Amino acid sequence: MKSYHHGNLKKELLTCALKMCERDGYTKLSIRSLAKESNVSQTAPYRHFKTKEELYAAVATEGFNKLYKVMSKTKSRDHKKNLISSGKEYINFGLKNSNTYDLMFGTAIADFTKYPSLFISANKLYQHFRSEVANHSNEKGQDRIDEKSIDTWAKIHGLVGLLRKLQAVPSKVLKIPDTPIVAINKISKDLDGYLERFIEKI
Amino acid sequence: MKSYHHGNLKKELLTCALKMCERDGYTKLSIRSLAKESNVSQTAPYRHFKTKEELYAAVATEGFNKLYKVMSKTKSRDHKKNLISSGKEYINFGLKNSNTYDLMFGTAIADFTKYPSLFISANKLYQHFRSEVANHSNEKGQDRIDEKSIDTWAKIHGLVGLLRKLQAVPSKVLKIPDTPIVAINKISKDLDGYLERFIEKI
DNA sequence: AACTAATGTTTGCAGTGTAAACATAATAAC
DNA sequence: GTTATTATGTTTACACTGCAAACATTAGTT
Repeated sequence: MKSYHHGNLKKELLTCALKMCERDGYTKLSIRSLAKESNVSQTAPYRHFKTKEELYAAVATEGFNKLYKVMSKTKSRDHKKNLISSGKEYINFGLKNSNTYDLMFGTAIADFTKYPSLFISANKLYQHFRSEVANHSNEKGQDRIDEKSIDTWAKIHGLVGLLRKLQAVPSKVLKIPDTPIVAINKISKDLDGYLERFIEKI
Repeated sequence: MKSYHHGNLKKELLTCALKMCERDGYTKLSIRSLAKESNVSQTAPYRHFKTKEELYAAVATEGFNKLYKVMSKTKSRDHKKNLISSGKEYINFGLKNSNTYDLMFGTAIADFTKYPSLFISANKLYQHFRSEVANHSNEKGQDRIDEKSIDTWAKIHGLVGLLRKLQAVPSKVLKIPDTPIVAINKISKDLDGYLERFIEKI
């Protein structure tokens, strides 16, 4: 009973893409497979996403919005608590939605500022994070706050990358001594303690 | 006058792959384009690299070896200098050889421990880095040294990721206020000062 | 010299991004 | 309300991809 025109294909493609991206990884997310899974013709998505990168950008935008949501849900009077909570949410997001995370921070999208809504979503997230850092720290100078924000972000981002390496590895590798994997594993097992010490050094 | 059998195809493929990877990015590095550029038949590389991931792993291994080389060339008595120099070399490598860097630390290779020589090269790099951190810091406990090493690595790694975003962006974006890009740009313009402050906090 | 293993080529299949030509439905202009 | 236009869908086509299978040639071993 479906009509020739779908009615709401763009939205449906996007939610389908998000699902597929998380399920199979963004490398497996092809325009054709997306079309098939959405029961439209191979090239139908091109009416809504001019290129594959544009599709990626749309998925990444959703990712930033989601991440913003979980990171801004804790609004305690205790600034330190907020920051720790945000950090945890960030790490959690990176580990659970690792494929979307790749799209957001990896190199699949060459220049993210080319996609206005993506750029806006990313900026919004940064602003929120930055305000949390500002609230927590004693710094007053804008430049110092920026530096601290980037600094902290870089570290958490790097940590996510390393924790994901840990995730990807078979468990028997953990028994091999003197590897970065065992070092990361130690942190992973005491992530809360690590984050506490982490925050202190900001 | 070339014979049917090439003689040293594997090595030639690898150096060609490295070149292509840096030139066009690893996403453009296909087995077929590699074969074409090496003047052999489309499927010839399969005799030497069973899958594309195996080719990736070989390129990444070379990347780790290169990075190890540049990071271990400074051998001062001043441990702090060593660490700063290593950090600079690391960042420089990540920015100059960004495509290889992606292969080394991204998700193109699902489980890097599957490839023994890659695993070994990565471990060697970590051990070197760890010893520099150990020399610089006052810590004695192995666990603390490991944590500091991972910590420092995560931060530099994250910084490289952010600096690369900066690189990818057109320069006019730098004029838009209140974005992470301008914050990263500030760090980028005073990278030495940043690294100094950075080291102090380790 | 003959057998075997290593390394190369040819052929073939299923999947990919995306451009072009075409079909149909929704909307705007009259 | 009919018609012209635009939006959105399908079909077809091309050049590319990873990789498996069958085949060809050479190198190494006996």
